[in-house]
Amino acid sequence: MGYWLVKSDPDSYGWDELKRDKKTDWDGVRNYQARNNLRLMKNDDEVLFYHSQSDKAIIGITTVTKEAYQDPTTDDDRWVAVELKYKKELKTPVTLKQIKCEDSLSEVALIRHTRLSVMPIEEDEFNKIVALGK
DNA sequence: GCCAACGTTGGC
DNA sequence: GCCAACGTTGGC
Repeated sequence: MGYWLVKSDPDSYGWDELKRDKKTDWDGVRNYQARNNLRLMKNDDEVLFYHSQSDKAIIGITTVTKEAYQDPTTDDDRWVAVELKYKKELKTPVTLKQIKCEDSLSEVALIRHTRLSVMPIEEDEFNKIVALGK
């Protein structure tokens, strides 16, 4: 089982839309490193959903329901999408500030690679964040 | 709104 | 293949 974190700007597609849609194509990624991570996602992997910009908080959990396929928003075969399904909303969002304050979370890519939009996350980091969200 | 970080493009 | 210029992302 893999664990991931994806970022979203709530102004373009946020958690509320995902809740409404139940599942969505995670497409439009145009960064090689992020794309490589998308390709490594497996069905049933758990994916934390982070809001950048105004919120700056991890707001919920999704699961992978379809592994990497051609990004439907382009004909360019370099880019892929995955399908993510709404799983669970955190009771309280875990803010970037909280994450920065946690010693055990000081290595997460969210902090170390600010601009990466799809990143792997360690199992114990994942569990820690979910615990903070209770 | 500003700016740092960093990815991409294009000239050489 | 290097590097300057430029564009974008995202935190503050």
